[in-house]
Amino acid sequence: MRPTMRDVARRAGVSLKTVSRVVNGEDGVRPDTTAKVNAAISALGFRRNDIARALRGGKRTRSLGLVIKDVANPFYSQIARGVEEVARAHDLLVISGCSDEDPARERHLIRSLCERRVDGLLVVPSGTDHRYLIPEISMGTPAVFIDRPPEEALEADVVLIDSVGGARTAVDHLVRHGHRRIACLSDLPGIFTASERLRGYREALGEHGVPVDEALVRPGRHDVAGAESAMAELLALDDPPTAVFTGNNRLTVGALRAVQAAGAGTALVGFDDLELADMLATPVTVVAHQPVEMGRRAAELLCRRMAGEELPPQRVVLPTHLIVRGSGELPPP
Amino acid sequence: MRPTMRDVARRAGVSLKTVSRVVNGEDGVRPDTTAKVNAAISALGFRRNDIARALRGGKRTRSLGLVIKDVANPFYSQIARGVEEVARAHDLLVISGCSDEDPARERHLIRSLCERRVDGLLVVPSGTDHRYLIPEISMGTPAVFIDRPPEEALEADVVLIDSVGGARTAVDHLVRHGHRRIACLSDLPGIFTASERLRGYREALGEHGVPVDEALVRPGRHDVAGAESAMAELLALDDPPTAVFTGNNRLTVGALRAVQAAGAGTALVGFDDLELADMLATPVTVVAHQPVEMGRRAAELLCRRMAGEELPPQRVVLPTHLIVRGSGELPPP
DNA sequence: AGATGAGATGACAACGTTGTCGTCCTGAGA
DNA sequence: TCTCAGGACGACAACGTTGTCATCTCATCT
Repeated sequence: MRPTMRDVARRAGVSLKTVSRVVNGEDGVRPDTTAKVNAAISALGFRRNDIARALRGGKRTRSLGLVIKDVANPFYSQIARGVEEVARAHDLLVISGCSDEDPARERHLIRSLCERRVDGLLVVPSGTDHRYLIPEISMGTPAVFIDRPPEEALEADVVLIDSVGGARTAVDHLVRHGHRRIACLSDLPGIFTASERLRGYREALGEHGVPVDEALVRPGRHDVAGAESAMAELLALDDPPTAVFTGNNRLTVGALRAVQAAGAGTALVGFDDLELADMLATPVTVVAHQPVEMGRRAAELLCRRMAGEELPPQRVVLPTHLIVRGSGELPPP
Repeated sequence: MRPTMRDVARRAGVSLKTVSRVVNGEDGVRPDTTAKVNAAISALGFRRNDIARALRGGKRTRSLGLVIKDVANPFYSQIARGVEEVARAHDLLVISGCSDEDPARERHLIRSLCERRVDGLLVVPSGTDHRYLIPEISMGTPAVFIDRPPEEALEADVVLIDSVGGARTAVDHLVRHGHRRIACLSDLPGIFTASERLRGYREALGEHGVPVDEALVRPGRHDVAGAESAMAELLALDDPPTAVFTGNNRLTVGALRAVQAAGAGTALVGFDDLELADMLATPVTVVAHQPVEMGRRAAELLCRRMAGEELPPQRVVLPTHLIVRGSGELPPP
């Protein structure tokens, strides 16, 4: 159905190779020949077959693979946006997929991407063991990890957010506003950022000499509904928390819903900024960061690797900043 | 660097073709041979080269192209999510790119996708002329349009939202709550959904015998900042509107900001739902719809086309529904 | 006129895989 | 023992492109 260079050549009355030269803008073709070839190309609607091109060239497919958790989550879609910007600048295409935090799905995706010979991989890793990537990397498909590091054994670049620092800032802020009973909602403990933020929470409390009440720590919540019910339970305690730190945007939304439903005046600081956070009845204080920039930085690192640059594995940690809006400054009752 | 089937064959002491058989699970290979080949495969870390496979097979690359406006916008990222779900079910990979509403960028993207021989295209079209897609479609790369139809001349499937109906519902709702001076913020007039929603606005006013005050109609706003300043201008009029209909999620956010900044009690109904819309000081009444479902339906249509099904061009129009939350029910002063 | 060289063009192989077809071997049946 | 069928496996071509090298055509110079 689709014409090949051979068809174009036949129609233009030249050889296959001459068509190739014209298509690739090589010189050494007479203007009139070029014109004949171009006429044939547009008459037939020829499009160079990049599949064959990549095969013959033996090397670059000019594409990179991106594995995130869920593109519908603004955090990840912003990462994707940053990646896309850099890809565009380098004339690369992005093949992306969602792991939904399922290691098997992630592995299947990465396998498919490698089979398609993407030039590089950007991964927000889900499982705990990514050693299966070692052969891929050593065989020339570089990988950069985003938001979570791989295992020690795996030498690869990684771009992170300062989760511990951000969490400490959040909890410190709440303590300074007079809170002692501060709850923490966090994601599944297997997720690096979740455990790091929980660690930051504990560290900040420790620094202020506030004992951690384990009844107020609710890990393992990974969606809005889970966070909402956990927060509702916390508010129903005999001695409920006066403040809460939420470990990501999903959990913040869930907690906000529960607090509002209970009509409670619980103080809240959330990790990740939210659109409209400043417009709620009580504007939401958050630990903000730069997800788009994280995608950009990761993609740029990857491009350098793809260009063959040899560096020791890089570890980029992007800063967070507290945005004070109101919910984090509510006093204890 | 990466081993080929030939390398595996050499190592296993069999022929290339036998490796191919094992890799593809064909029968007619003795168990002990299969074992030898599999051993060689894992020893070498062999991954079948899908580039070569697609070239040789001559047909399917098992990938589809997705062109949206901006993956960081929740509306489009939800569409992408729906597409990804269907792609996953069909074992397809998604190559996506953002046009940023730039026809040249869109065309470049689509050209690249066709050169990579994606099996099908999903496009939220940006420009006005998509006839350049006709040869691609007729040469076997089916296309399905999302959110906006292509020109008349282009026979292709399209999945839309009932923009006119949704806008009419919104404006009708405002009129029924006593408003007569109802403003409208809408996107660039060249965008199908923008003009459709503006049309719905005019129709609804007309039905109620309310004359359209062109001073209250502000088209051509395409981001939060533009909407915010337009809304601020409207509020500064001698005879400001008592209500506003906003044509998409960006414009709703901008208008909300301006209304809140001015401390105005302007009623508002927005097209597109927003996360946290129910939790604002004045919860936001919206015309909601199903972007994820739109992505799914489009991808499913595309898969049917890719499977070779011949149907007349389909036009799917997904319904909207009004979610009453408060901002749309504010009375005029 | 013949040699020379530059510029234009073409023939051919190769990238890694799979479809087609041919060959070889084994065991069953005559 | 010979034939034959069928299973197991291999040789070869082809997919569409590009790198390498060869060839061909003139215009120029001696």
